[in-house]
Amino acid sequence: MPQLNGGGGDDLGANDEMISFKDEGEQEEKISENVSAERDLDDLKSSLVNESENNSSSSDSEQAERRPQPRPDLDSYEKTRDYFSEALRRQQDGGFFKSPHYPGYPFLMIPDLTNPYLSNGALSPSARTSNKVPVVQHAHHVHPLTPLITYSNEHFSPGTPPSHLSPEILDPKTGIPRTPHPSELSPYYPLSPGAVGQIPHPLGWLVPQQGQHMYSIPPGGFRHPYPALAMNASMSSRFSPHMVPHHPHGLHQTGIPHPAIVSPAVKQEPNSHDNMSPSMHSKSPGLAKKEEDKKPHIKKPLNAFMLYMKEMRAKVVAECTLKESAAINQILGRRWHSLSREEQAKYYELARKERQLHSQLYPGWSARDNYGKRKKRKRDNKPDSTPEGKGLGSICHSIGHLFSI
DNA sequence: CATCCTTTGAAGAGT
DNA sequence: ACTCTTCAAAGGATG
Repeated sequence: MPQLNGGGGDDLGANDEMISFKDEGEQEEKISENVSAERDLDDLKSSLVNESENNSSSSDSEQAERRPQPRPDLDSYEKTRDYFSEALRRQQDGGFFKSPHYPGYPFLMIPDLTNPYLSNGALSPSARTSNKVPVVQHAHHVHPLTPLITYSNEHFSPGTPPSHLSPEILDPKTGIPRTPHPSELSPYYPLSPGAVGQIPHPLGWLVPQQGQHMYSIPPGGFRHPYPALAMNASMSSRFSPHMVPHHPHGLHQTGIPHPAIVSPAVKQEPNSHDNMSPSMHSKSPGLAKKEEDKKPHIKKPLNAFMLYMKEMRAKVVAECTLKESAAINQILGRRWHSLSREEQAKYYELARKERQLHSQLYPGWSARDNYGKRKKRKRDNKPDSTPEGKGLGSICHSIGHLFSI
């Protein structure tokens, strides 16, 4: 069941969030920073090489550090780097996680004044309805158009130990030790009804002054109206009117269309009038089908790893001078595992925001809507695809020469 | 030109 | 309840 009613229980929370890949070696910390790119990449390289023999990534606990400093020649990367990346970086620099009150769960929620979308919290008290959260209001760095979501700190209180601190489990696929995620995360996002209209997109696309978008925007932008913001009944009933700006053209309140919307001009035929939420279609088959074709393609919200990839890809590409996404993704996958819990937490958090916002924007949307939209790719289990062809071996080979170690 | 590759995670579908 | 499948991004490779 699609999340929608955050109200109920487990809204968008990923029950699987916060995976702990690095058991005990966690604290090896990054502050020491600059575990240089070479080190990092070297680790990656070696792990890639070793992967086939042992997935248990024990070595992962070693490298913990991700980011080498940006190289001067990364201007192109800098250029394309979106606001999201910047925000994340600032979080780190700003010590967002530096002093976790809650050791096991240093988690997010601690607003950072420098973070454009974690700060500025300020939902009016009235907007905060039942949902707890002492929201910190930050006067500065508050973009007028990006007020904040309220989060609950409750769950991060020392009184509620994160479940992921429990014994780890092995990922069946990778053999990498994992720890269950706190399922109680979900309720953290009690968006008060009135707050919905104020939801800032957690990511860059929403920040006009940056001119960067989290998602690639089709040429011509998202001019097409999309269902959710066209104010369907469910929204208007849930949101207080004054909080819900009307955007006749389907733009976000900032005037920036949500990136999840793919303009029909791009993916599907253009449409002229309103769209109902997918679940509202109950017309004759033929008609429904046509309507379906007309509907703009609403993409799935990005998950934590996708967000991470989006941010880091350019970096990896720059470092590796490698462009092949498959290879890049492998590297990123390894890096992802090498991230500390705190670092991953940031992305899980962003992903959750993303999902939440997505569900607010497209109340009727379901992942099912996109099923079959792509060509079925049937790669039967990849297990045997290792040695030959484009297996890990070739990947390693392809990136091997890039790491001069 | 369309699809594959490759990754993780979320969610729907199927058993 | 559990497992399997699909789709999110991305860009070179491939048929």
